[in-house]
Amino acid sequence: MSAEPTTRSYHHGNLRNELLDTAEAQLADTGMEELSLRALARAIGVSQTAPYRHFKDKNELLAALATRGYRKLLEDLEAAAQTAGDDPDAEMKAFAHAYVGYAMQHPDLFKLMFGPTLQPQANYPELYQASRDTYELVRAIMRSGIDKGIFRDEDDHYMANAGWSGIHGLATLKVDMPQLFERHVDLTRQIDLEVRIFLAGIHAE
Amino acid sequence: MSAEPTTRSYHHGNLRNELLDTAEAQLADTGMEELSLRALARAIGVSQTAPYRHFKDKNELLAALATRGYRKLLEDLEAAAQTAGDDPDAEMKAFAHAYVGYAMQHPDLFKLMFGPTLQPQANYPELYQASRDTYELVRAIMRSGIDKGIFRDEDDHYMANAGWSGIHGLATLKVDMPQLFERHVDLTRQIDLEVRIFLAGIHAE
DNA sequence: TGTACATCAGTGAACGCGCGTTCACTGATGTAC
DNA sequence: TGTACATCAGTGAACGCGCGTTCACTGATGTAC
Repeated sequence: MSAEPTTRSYHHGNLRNELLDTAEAQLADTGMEELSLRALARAIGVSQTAPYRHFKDKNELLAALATRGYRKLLEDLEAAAQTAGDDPDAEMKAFAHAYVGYAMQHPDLFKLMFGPTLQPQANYPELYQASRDTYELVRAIMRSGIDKGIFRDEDDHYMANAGWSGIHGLATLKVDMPQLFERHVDLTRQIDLEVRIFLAGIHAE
Repeated sequence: MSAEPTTRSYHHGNLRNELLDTAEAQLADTGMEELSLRALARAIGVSQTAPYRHFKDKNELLAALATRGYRKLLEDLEAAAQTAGDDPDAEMKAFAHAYVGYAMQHPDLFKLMFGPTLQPQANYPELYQASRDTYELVRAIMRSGIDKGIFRDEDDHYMANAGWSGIHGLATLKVDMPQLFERHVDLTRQIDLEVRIFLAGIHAE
C-alpha cells in the first residue's frame, strides 16, 4: 500500500499514513472485530504506543479511516456519473453500479462508514464533512434523474431518499447477507432493473 | 419480560427464557458491544457459568435471540399484510411500514439479525429456517404487488428483490444513520412515496 | 410409600487472553543566534 | 559553521480491565422398583 522506506530510522516519517493503510488492509482481511491498535502497531513493526502520537485514541483512527472511505466513495460516484453524459437514465445506472460496487470491494469499510461505531459523526468534524459531501452528491444525482418526472418540487427530497434507499438497501443486503443474492441473481441485471423501476415510477402517473 | 418467581430456589426453572429476555433488553439498552454473558448472568442473579447449561457458547445465545427476532418480524409482517385486504397497494404500504417500524423498535436486534456476527447462518439451523421463512414472506408479498405488472415472469424474483431493497435500505439508513432522516423527513410520507414509486414503476411501460 | 440412583441445573474458583491506555523516558530533528 | 535548546516522534514497561470458557463440585429433581 505505501512505500516502505529501505532503512527504518528511529523516526518513521510516514507512520500516520501507514497506520491507515494497514488498518484498511486488516479491515479487509479480518474484519472489524479483529482490528486492534496493538495488532496494527505490530504489523508495522512499531511500538504499540506509537499510534498515540498520531491519533488521540482508537476511534479517532477509525474516524480517519471512514473519512478516507467517504472521499473515495465520492470520487467513484462522481467518476461514474461523468462517464454517463447527459442521459439521466444512464447516469443513474452508472451511479448505482458504482455505489454497490464500492460496497462489494470494501465491505468492512462500507460497514464502518455506515455503522454504529462512529455515531454520532458530529464528534469527528472531518468525517462529518466527508459524509455530508457524499450525501449531497447522492441527492444531486437523484435529482437529475427526477427532474424529468412529474412530481412537485417539494417531493424532490423524498424521491431522492427513495432512490438512494433502493441502492443502499441492495448494497447492504449484498454485503451483510451474501447468501441471499449470491446464488441465482445476476447483480448487473438486478441493479439495472431497480433503476429502471425507479425511473419508470418517477415518470409515470 | 418474564414472570419472576417469588422464591428463587437452587434451580431457576426458566433460565433459558430469562436469559433471552434479558439479553434482548440489554441489547436495546446498551447495544451489541456491551452485551456479555457475564453481565447477563449478573443481571439475572445467577452464576456466570449457569448460561452454559443452556447455550453452548455466546454465539449460540445470540443465534437464539436472532431466531426469535425473525419470528417476531415474520408475525408483524404477516399481521400487517392481512389487515390490508386484497388491495396490493395497501398491502405493500402496510408491509413496508411494518418492516421499517420493526427496525425502529428493535434497532440493535435488527442489526444482529442482518449483521455479520451470525454469518454464515448455516451454522445455526433454527436461525437459518426462521430467516428463510421471513424472506419467503417478503418475496410473496412483493409478488402479490407485482402480479399486476407487465414484466415477464422470470423477472419476478428480481422485482421482489428490488422492492425489498428499497424497504430494507430505508430501514437500515434510519437505524444506522438516524441523523440523515430525523430532521425534516416525515417517515410515513417517505415510505408511502417509496411504495408508490415502486408500484408505478412496476405497472408502467 | 420409601429408597437408590441417575440426571439435571446450578455454583465458585480459576485460567489465560488481548486489549486500550498511561507513564516516564529518549533518540532524532529543526531552528535561532 | 557551530552550538543550545525546544519540539517532535518514537520506546518499553506496566496498569487494570472484563471477557469467554473450563473444571471439579453439589444441591435438587425425577424415576424404577
